Amino acid sequence: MAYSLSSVSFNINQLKNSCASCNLHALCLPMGMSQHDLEQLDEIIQTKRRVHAGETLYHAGEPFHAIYAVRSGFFKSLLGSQEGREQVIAFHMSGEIMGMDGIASDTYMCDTVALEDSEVCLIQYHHLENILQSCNSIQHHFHKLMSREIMRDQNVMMLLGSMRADERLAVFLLNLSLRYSARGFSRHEFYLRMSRSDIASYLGLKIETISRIFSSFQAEGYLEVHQKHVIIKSLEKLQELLHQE
Amino acid sequence: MAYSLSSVSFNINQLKNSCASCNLHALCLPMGMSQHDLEQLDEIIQTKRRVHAGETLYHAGEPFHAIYAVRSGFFKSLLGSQEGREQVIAFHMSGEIMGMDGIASDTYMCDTVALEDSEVCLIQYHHLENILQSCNSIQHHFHKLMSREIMRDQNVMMLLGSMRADERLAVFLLNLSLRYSARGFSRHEFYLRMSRSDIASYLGLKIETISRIFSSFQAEGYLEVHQKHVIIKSLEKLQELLHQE
DNA sequence: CGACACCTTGATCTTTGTCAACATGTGTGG
DNA sequence: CCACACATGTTGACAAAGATCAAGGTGTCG
Repeated sequence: MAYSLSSVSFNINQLKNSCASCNLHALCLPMGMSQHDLEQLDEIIQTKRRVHAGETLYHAGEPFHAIYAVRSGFFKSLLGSQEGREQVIAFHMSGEIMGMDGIASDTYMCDTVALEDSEVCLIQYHHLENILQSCNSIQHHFHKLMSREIMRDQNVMMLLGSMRADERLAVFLLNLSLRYSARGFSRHEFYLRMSRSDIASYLGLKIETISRIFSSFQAEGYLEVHQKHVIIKSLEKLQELLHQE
Repeated sequence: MAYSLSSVSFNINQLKNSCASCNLHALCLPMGMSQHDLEQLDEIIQTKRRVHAGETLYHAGEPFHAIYAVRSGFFKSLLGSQEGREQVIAFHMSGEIMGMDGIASDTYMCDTVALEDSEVCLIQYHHLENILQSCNSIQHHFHKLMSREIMRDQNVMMLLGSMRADERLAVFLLNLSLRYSARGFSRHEFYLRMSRSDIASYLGLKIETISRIFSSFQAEGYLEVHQKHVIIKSLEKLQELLHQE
C-alpha cells in the first residue's frame, strides 16, 4: 500500500535560505510583496532549526524571544495549568506561525512539540519589530497573522462550547482536509500526525469517544480509517452532519 | 438596598478627550509612555461613541475599519455560525480592546453588543497602523494586546475542553472578581451585567445548569446570589474547587 | 519474537441536558 | 400605583451524551 505522501511533500534539502524561494511563500507571506521587502525579511529569517519528532521546540515559562514558522513537519501546542490539567490547544502545519502567545508576557505560554521530524524558521522577535517599523505591508501582514490566530481560537471555543462529540470530530477532519488541500495534498486522504489522545484533548473529549466516533463514521460510510491513515469517502456527508440539528 | 457601585464607577463627564488624562490609562496603555507618544495616540483617538444597553457596536460581516477600547460599560461578543449556532465568546469591560478579530479578513467576525449603557474610544485602524510605524513602544504594546487576546482565548479553550460545570462557573466568577478588583471595585461583591443565558453560552453549558450551580455554591456557603448581585463569601473555597480533582 | 504503546469495544455510571412547571422580576398601560 | 404580560431565573424528574472502568486487539520497534 503506497500510503506515502512524500512525493508531494516539501523537500527540505531543495529549499534555499530565502523567503523568496520558499514554496510556502503563498501561505506565509502577503501577496504582492516587493523584492525589497522580501530581502528585508530574509535578513531576519536566517536561522532554520530542525526539530525531531517528539522534541519540544519551546516550553511554557521559557523567556520569549522568537516566533517560529513551520517550514515542514507538524506540531502540537499544549497548555498546562497549575492544577495539572493539560490540553492540546493547537496543531500547526507548514506555513503556520507558532509562539505568538508569548508576546504578551515575554514568556511562552504553552509547550510546542514536533509530532514528526520538522523544520522551522526562527524569527527573532525584536528583529521582526524593527522590520515592521520600516515596512508597512509586512506590519499589516503580521497583524493579520495574529488576528487569524484569534479567529482560529474563537472558532475552537465555538466548537468546544456548542458542538456534540461527532460534530467536533467532523469539524476537525474537515479542517485538516482543508489545510492539507491548501498545501497541495489530497483533501480526501491523509495521515493523522497526532495520536487519538491528542485529538481527544484538543476536542475536549476522551480517547474512547474519539475511537467510537471514528468507528461509527466508518460504519456510516463517511470515511475509512486504518490507524492514522484517513480516507474521507464523503466530505459532503461530514458537512451535512453539522447542518442537521 | 444600596447595591449601587456608581460611587466608584468612572464618571464619563469628567473625562477629557485624551489618553493622558483617561483613568483607564494603566489598563489600556503601556507603562512609562512618553508625553510625545501620548499626544500621538490622542490624535487618532478623538472619536468617542456612546452605545446604549442592548445596542450593537458592530456586526459580524461588517467591513472592519476600527478597533474599540471600552471606556465605560460592559460588552459581550457573539460568534455565529452558518448552522445557526451562536456562542458568547467574550465579555469586555473598561480598558479592554474589542474588534481585533476583524483585522485578519477586513471583516468583523462577531457581533459585539453593549450590556449596559457604555462608551467606547473608536480607534481607526489605518491611523493606528501609521502611528505604530513611527512609535516602537506603541507598536510593541499593540502586539502585546493582541497576544493577550490570544492567551485569553486559549485559557477559555482549556476551560471548555477540560473542566466540569462547577469548575467553569468558579473560574468565571474568579476571573470577574479579578477584573473588577483591577478596576478598583470590590473583589467580593459585584453585579453580573450579563444574563444567565449569556453565562451559559460562554461556559458551554445550559442555563439550568448555571442556575443549579449558583444554588449549590450558595448552599455550600461559597457565595450569595440575589439575581445579578453576587457576594463571594470565600474566594479561597472557590479556588479550592479547582485544585481538588 | 516479545514488550509496550496505542487503539478499540463493551458494560456501566455520572454529569449535564431536556422538558415541564413554577417563581420572580420588570416594564407597560390602564 | 396596581395589574397584567413577558422575560428571566429556579427547581424537579427524567433522558441522553459522554466518561469511566475493564478487557482485549493491533501495530511498532527493539
